[in-house]
Amino acid sequence: MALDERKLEVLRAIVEDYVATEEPVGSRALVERHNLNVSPATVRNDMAVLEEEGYIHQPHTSAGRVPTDRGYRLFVDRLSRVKPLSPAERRAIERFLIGAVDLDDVVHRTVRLLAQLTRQVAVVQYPSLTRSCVRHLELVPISTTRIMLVVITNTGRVEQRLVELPGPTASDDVTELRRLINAKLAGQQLGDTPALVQALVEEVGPMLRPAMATLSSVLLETLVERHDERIALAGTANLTRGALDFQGTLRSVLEALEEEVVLLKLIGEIEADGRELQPRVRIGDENEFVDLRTTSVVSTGYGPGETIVGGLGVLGPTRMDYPGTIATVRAVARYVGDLLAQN
Amino acid sequence: MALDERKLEVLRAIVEDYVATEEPVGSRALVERHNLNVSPATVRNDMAVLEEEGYIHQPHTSAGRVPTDRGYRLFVDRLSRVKPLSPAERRAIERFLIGAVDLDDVVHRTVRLLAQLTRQVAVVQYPSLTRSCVRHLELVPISTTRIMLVVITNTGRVEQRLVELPGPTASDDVTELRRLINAKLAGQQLGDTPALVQALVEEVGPMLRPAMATLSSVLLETLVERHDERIALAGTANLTRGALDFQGTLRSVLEALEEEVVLLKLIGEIEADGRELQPRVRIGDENEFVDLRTTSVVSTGYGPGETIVGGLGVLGPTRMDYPGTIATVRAVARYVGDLLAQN
DNA sequence: GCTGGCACTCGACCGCAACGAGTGCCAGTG
DNA sequence: CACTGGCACTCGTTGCGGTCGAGTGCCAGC
Repeated sequence: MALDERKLEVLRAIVEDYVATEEPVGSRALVERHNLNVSPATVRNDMAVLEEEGYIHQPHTSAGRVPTDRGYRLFVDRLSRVKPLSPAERRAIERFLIGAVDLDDVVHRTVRLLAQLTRQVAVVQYPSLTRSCVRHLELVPISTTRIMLVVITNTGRVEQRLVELPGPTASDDVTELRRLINAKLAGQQLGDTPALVQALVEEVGPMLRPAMATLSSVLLETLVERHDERIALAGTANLTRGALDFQGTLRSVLEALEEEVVLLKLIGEIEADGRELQPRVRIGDENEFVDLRTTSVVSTGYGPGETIVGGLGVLGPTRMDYPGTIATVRAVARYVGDLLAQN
Repeated sequence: MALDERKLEVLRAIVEDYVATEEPVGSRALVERHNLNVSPATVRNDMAVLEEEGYIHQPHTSAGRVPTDRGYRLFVDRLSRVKPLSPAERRAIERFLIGAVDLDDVVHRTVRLLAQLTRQVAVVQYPSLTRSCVRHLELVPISTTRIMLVVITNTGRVEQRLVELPGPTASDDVTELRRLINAKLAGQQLGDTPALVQALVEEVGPMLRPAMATLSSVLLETLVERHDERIALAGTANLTRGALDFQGTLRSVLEALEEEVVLLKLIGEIEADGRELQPRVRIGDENEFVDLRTTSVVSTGYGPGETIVGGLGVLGPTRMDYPGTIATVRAVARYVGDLLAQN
């Protein structure tokens, strides 16, 4: 059955009122607060249809209606108007991010900013190594058999590994290795080029083969395989707002949030086909983790210019202000991207 | 008024029962569960005295007694027996820490282990830079006016900073700077030697003065002033256990836990006079942060051998198993210290 | 100094009735 | 045919009174 214009309008009104009041909304209150130009009885009929179709639900016989996950989904996809950010919010974003000194600082400020603006739990993934480009690669001899491998990416991330070489290596040889690796890898995006890394061994004379083989495998392990993804989290206190804090729900959500793997899946699963301008919304049981089936996640990718190097987003109760949250997440992602691009 | 032996015994019994049951404990239940060899009436008299002295408290007229912060304090100081770790716990600690590959890994494993064993919120401070010794210091030229400063400490912590030099600097000069800095600082504990860092400028010819001055100030800023302390946190889900989760207490605790400064103060305030073998316990309002006045903190320092390079501990409701928690915190700190010493 | 007994307090629990928000249904109307 | 007003009904919420029982303080007696 096709939902006519007014039924959609009723659904929109229900979602908006429920998000605002946190209480099931009845037919009378609805016509009072919105100018629907029909009587409560008519609205009730529409509600009955909406309920039959699974968009709303009543907790018990004589209560108002509450949107279902499916109702929120319809609302997000077809009914929500874009809500422009207030000038105050724009200013807050700029002011917050303008003083950042290094990448750690940027990420921390961003995650706190997101938590504060949306009043929800915010998650920011550090720029993924596999999606960043190598700006410079350095080998630092520590002793004759140990060197430190330092990778600096175009996103400002610096990663280091202590490498145990198979045998003593002269400092001239280290210089040569460095030159070769830089020549091949500088400017490359590591995630796309495991072959390049493996081919490094071919570039080198027999004397340096074992050393280069070790380096190459370390590079592969730490940079190409997404081994060392990092995550920043803020605003967990916001979980105590709203109805999430009953009967152990809060507990299981907190537990889920401590699993980095879970967070990465939530935020970092960016479409392989490149940039997505619109944040992705996962509502309630659309989430793959059962512990988070009472929550919604709004996430998007960010990165300098057109590329995407990481994800960020927020998590909150399904009863959330989707238009506002989506607008905020998108705006913050853009600002962070610009910031990285300036670097 | 001096508390005689039996009154102390009554207090101990009250604390133990209350911790176990989470419910106010009455006189009859007390004599039943502990063999005090006196009647409930006698215990009641003792309770009256204990209450007058401020060690226990009754929530309402006809309820049992609950220990006050002061009561817990007396219990911890004079009444609690050392509770040896179970073999299972020892094994858990060893198994958990044995596979750690680098410092990040050690810290993460430790904090999760602590949270799991104590079933509370665990906090681990990364080895403080100011308390660690410099093992090696490296300068990596990025461009003619930018170099990267990399510091490797004896605790395995690696810290890097991008330094903008006042003018172009030749690579030979960088080598010379590196040699000088290493000669002066290797093996030194940075926190103790701000003078050494400042004196670096004196060691160098007029041509290199400006560059060295920049480096020296960066070193001072990032390493000596405890600017970049890091913290790992785990087990926040454990806060939902117990009575902490009512009426916004949980909220304010979560908020406090997001402030790194607060955590550092809690865990990192180690006595300047060196190692403290016994964990420190802060009970309820002994805490300096009002948001945490309903919680207790058990913390201690850790480090390789005799020195202390950082702090770790747990935070939970004042109603906590102090003997067990103290034993666990101490044991974990020792294991981690040993682990760092092996490095 | 300890004990048993006793009166007392007060929160927890239970059942009951009144209330009211909200619904579904139906007959009536433009 | 779609909308409306009216009405009976459902059911969770609130408030009240009464009972129960855990726990106490006090006191006389051993």
